[in-house]
Amino acid sequence: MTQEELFKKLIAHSKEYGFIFPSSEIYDGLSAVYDYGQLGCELKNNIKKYWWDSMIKLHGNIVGIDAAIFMHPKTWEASGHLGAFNDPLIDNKDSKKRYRADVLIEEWIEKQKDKIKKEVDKAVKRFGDSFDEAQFVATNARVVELQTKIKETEDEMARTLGGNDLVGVKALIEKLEIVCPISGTRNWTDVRQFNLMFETKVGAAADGANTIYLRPETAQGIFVNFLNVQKSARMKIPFGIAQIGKAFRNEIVARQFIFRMREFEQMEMQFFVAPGTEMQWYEHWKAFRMRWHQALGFGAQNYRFHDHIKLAHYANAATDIEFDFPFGFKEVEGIHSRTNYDLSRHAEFSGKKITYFDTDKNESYVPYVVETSIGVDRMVLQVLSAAYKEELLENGETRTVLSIPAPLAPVKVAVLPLIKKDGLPELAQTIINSLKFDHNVQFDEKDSIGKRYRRQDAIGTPLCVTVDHQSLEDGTVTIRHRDTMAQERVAIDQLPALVNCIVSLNSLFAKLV
RNA sequence: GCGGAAGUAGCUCAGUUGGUAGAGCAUUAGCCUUCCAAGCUAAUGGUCGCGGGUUCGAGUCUCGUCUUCCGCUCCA
Repeated sequence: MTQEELFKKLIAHSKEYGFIFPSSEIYDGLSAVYDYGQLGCELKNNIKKYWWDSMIKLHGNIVGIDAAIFMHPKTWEASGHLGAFNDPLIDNKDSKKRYRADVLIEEWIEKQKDKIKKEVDKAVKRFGDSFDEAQFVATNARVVELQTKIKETEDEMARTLGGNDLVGVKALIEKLEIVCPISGTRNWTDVRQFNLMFETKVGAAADGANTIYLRPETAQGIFVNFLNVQKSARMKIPFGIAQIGKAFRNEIVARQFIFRMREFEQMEMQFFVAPGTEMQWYEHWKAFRMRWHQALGFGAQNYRFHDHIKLAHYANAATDIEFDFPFGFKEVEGIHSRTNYDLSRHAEFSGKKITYFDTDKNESYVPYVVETSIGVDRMVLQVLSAAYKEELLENGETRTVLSIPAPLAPVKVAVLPLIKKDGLPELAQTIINSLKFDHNVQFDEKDSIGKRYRRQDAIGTPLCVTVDHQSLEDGTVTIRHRDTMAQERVAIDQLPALVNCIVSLNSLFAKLV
């Protein structure tokens, strides 16, 4: 089976068993948007808990927040997200060249102004010799006509661009008969805005509603709260602020299942450090984050660092942790040394002082930031791709099994009466009652026992507890392990401790400290 | 954005020169009782992606459109 076939099967499996559905599927779906089903949601929650607790519980100097998705629009001016990405673009279909629509119109206006200048120059030159009233009137009329056209165009440009009326912008370009400087044709595409931020309006339209944005990253919610958290929690540098939340990017090309979605979830931690110490913390978090991934046991060979050579404007070091997905090594997480860029910019744009007084150094400074930022959805995909297997059994049959690490598995235990009479279902229910406060437990009495095992394998349940007639006599059950299919007989009253030992996140945390 | 392919039941698919939409699995209800899936009986489930057109009649022919997948391009 090729990697491509495996990926297709994984997508089908995810849908069939209730992990991930295409969004709004009854309306033919919405491109690059997906919903998490009953099992996907559990898996995702478990991943988030693994991450959150590994940050908050294991580190005395990291606290978590949950900032709003809506933020003051100035946030995005300060962060640099508004600006270069905000231009209306238009392509010429013949030359295949892309232009800024507003620049094309402005160039046209400049040309008209040149025409006026030429007319006037010509008139001045001519009337210096002999004044002709008829020619003067004609020249004047041409100039006034051009000026009127310029004024109309400027008004129309301001109206369409200001109101984000892209159809209007294109209509204007067509009306002005602007041609491509290279191909010389007027074969234009529609005007498109390649802004990665989604816009919406706050307030009633009649009152002059303001444009606000769905955040394209969660980080800014932490930066703008830096002083709130530092002061209210009495945090001393170095310290971190963690957050899990949705972010939104209007990607032009969004593909590969849940790898690149327009709405996605990030887990990120901004670690604030003294200037000059950022590189050592950068190395520290690189190592810690890699340990976090590898603790899941998918194999070290499936991970690698990809150090950035070309850095973003705010960073002085950056690396990605890449995982070997069915479609190749791709970024799951980024670790960036963001310098003091963000806090400085917010200080500048807000006019507030954002500094930290370091009592050890006895000086005040703008902290440097080391960021770890991981995509929850990519993490879900990592777990599913690593876990999905089709095994050939000794009897020649194949079984589909999701070897999800037990602490992340959506369902921890299935309790199965061997047959559905003689009081076996009732005993199974008693066992479920002893486990359900702590774990997600399923009951299943339909079909043969082998079939029920396979059903649980397909959704990644690590443990099956089977109740048989012997259970009624001596109070023992068999416990069957997903990956090895091995069975052992244990006392019912030992089950809670045994299950807890296998499915607890603690086994993962132990590898991190 | 360009090119290619696909879309029929929850899933995998069949559907003849255009003539009343099928199978297996799944699901549900019984029966049976067996520690590694497909025992018996019955039931449920489809405006054939959507919208026009041709035709007495369209899953089938035709045009458009949407969605998904693959490749290229673009973006980071």
